[in-house]
Amino acid sequence: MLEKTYQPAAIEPRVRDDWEKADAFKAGRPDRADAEPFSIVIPPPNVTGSLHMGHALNNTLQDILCRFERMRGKDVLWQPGTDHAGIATQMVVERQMMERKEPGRREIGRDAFLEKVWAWKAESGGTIVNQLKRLGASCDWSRERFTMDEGLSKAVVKVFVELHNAGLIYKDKRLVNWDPKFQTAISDLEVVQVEAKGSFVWADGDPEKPFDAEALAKVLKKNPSGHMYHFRYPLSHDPTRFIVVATTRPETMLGDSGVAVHPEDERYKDIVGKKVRLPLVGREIPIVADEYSDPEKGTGAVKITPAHDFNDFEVGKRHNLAQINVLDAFGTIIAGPAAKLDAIPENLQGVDRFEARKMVVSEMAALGLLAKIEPTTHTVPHGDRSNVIIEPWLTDQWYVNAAELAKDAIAAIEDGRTEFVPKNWEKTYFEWMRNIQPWCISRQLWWGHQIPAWYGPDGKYFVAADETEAKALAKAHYKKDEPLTRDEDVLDTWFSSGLWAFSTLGWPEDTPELKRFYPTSVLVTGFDIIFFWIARMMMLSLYFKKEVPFKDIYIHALVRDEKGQKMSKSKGNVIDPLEIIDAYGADALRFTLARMAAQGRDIKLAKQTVEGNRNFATKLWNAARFAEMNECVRQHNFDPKTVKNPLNRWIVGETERAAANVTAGLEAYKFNEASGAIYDFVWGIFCDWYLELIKPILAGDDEAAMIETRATVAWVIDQILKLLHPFMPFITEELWAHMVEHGVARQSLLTLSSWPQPKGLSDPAVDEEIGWVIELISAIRSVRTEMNVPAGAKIPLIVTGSAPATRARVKTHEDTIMRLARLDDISFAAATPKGAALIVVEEATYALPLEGVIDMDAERKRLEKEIAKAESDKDKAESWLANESNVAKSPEHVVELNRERVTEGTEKITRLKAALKRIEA
RNA sequence: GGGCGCUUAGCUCAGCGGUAGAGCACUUCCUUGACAUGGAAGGGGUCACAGGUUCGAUCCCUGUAGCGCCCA
Repeated sequence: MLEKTYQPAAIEPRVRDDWEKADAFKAGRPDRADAEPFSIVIPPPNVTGSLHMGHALNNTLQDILCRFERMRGKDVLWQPGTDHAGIATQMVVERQMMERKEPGRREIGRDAFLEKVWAWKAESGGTIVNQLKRLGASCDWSRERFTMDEGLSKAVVKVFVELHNAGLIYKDKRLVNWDPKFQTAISDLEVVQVEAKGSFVWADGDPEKPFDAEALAKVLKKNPSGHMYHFRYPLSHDPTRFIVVATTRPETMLGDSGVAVHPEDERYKDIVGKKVRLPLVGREIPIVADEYSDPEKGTGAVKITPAHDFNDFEVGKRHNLAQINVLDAFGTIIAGPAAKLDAIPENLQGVDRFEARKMVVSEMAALGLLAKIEPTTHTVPHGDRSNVIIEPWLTDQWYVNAAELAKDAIAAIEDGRTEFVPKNWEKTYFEWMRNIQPWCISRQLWWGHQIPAWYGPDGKYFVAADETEAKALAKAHYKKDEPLTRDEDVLDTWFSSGLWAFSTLGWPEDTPELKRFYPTSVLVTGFDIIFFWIARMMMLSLYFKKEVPFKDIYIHALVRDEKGQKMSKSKGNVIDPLEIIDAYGADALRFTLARMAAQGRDIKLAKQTVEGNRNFATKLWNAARFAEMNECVRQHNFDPKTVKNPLNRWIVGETERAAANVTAGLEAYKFNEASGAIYDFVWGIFCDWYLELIKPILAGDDEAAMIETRATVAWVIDQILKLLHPFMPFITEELWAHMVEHGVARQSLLTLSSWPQPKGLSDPAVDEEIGWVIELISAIRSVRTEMNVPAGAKIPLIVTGSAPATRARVKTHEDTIMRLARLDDISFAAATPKGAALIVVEEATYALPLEGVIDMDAERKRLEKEIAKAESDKDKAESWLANESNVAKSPEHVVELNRERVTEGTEKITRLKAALKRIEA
């Protein structure tokens, strides 16, 4: 016997254990050798990560698809794994070392440090995998991969070498986003723009208000950004004349190598080609004409610092301006010989960038060259992990020619080899792909795939699969053995995750898995990694496999809190999926996410909603309990097509309709429709009506009907468990096992059973018949409440004006109607009795004699209201029909519908009016 | 500035050419033998606004307003 309430915490581990023991999720099961393959690669969570709501949604949707297709008989591979997350992991381990007061990574050296990272991974790297298991993810865990695995690393090296040899990977000196905290380059996508707005106002010229360096320092201590500083640069040929430039980063002026004005700007026409003398530094720099400077903005003149600004870099290139680097890797002003060469004032050398900012401003003010300071709103780039201000910095890095690889990746979406669902995301993809920049793939980290490039004594590099090959190349070049040193840098983590769709399947080996499961069926992910990951997988897969990595890309929403705010630790509005699982069960969480996963809208999640879906699980649990109490057990030869009783015939048809809706929803990635269909069926049809309608049969003495009904209930519950399994795997698997404790044994676990197939079970005549039963019961219940009949009171029903068919129906369903409408008798009469409440359903009138009880005034009002409603409906249909063009141009079924509304409405009004008349008589 | 999306019952959201739906909340009643994590019956919406297309628009088109996200 089932417990009275459903206890997810008690059953989930047990069910998970059953799946594991049966190897249920293993791809390539021998019994499915001839089955169609279905494959998904998991978006690899960061190995340092733990499950958040985004993962919960992402993996729930993948799991729904995998379980659905597995039950449809396919050979399913859901490929799991994690990525090594260069910066994040290195950060975690370094923090741990610091907490343990161990020597830092630079002190212990690269090899010792990497050993520590691997040790950390062995101990803590499995966290998220275990959390995914708690969610119920049906991955083939035996195939779990890690981007730093030997095989995947081999793939990385091969890709690097081949792309290099094809000229698609090269070394270049460009500006990168430099993270001074981690001392590495990061990608554009790892930079977040944070708005800064200052508050300090000052202008030269008011003797009452001298420049107050301390006040500025106080403001800048809170936020170093947010101000526009206007500097006067004296012209070389006439030091009494100045050109005023504005900047938000004063300290970069040390690296200025030009001033740009717009070529059309009349104010500056005479000085283009002349020079200014850079204050503090003394360097002479040219004034150039370039359209980059906006005459409308500020003074129309801009200082150009090619080594410290992306726009300036381009301007500098056009005018051949010097690239003067004034910062080191830590974001401090350079010192030593290089500083001397660039004439950096001594007092600024070695000073932190923000300290230097204040000093430069003060010194310019002291020289009378500071025109004004005004607060401004501008965005400042921050590292998404370090959270420090990023510096555009000039370095040597490795790049991928992404523009070239993007060509086919764009074409593959254009020609539909891969399709986005919903389709509009392809616009975002195209937008980025068509403007793609060279992809900087080197990172100044230790944790990651070390770049397979070796340098000779003269700095020439050799790219090869390993050191032996590199040595051979070097020997061929130098004509003798030369010592080589390997490039210290590692590759961007996304470089290896870009290979994920095929490297996890064994590439570069030509494995059976690769043949069978590539290209994968669908990628399920959030829009936030379209650029990071999807684009890169498309490019690299197409180049190396000559085939798209996946046929569909399903882009799902973001999970937000109940107010629509993005969940974040700093806001403190994070809902932890594991807490939700503890409180309501994994099934409730999954079902909630699925029901809210409508295409194109974010999910606002509230605990209350999860609670509602937990209640749904309880509802199902209790329906099963009811079945068990009534000995509704699975019958061997049960055929839903042969059931006789109208209620049973009706429910098998309804079941099939629900199955069709769930199937159609899942096939179209409409998770909300699929889950909504099964929810409505289970609660709204099966529990609310069918189980109630059959109670008289189960309690009655018609043995044959009882046997058939019990078997039908068992069959419908089996169908429900199947249809619900992809969404709520635990409770359904548990009930699947439990429901046969007294019946015919199962052939397999539910998760490996077969998906319901249509058999043509629905019958419009029986649907109409049961529809009538439901309508009649509902109508009687309504009147009872409105007439304040006590819920427990049983009253008689008298039927008048009924057609023979209706009388037959009343007889057939007498017990049911009496029970659900709480009647003690049903009789037929020629005329309705006095003092009764009257109900009109189709051609017949049903009287509830309530003499003495009934409030005639209330009854009159009730009938009048009903008449008014019926008349308004009829009038609408009539006036619609009166319009000739409506009738002429509308489809036949719409015209017919309105005609029916008129005839049925007319009849109903006649009967209701007759009822009213009786009361008044 | 460019792009994408949203605006439907008090709240959260479905629907998307043929007389508006769900869950939650609310009101009234019910511990009847699956379930009070429940049952029954209700109240509540000029589907943001303005034009247009159409026999017919919450749904399609255009514009306006407000909100959100992404990219510069």
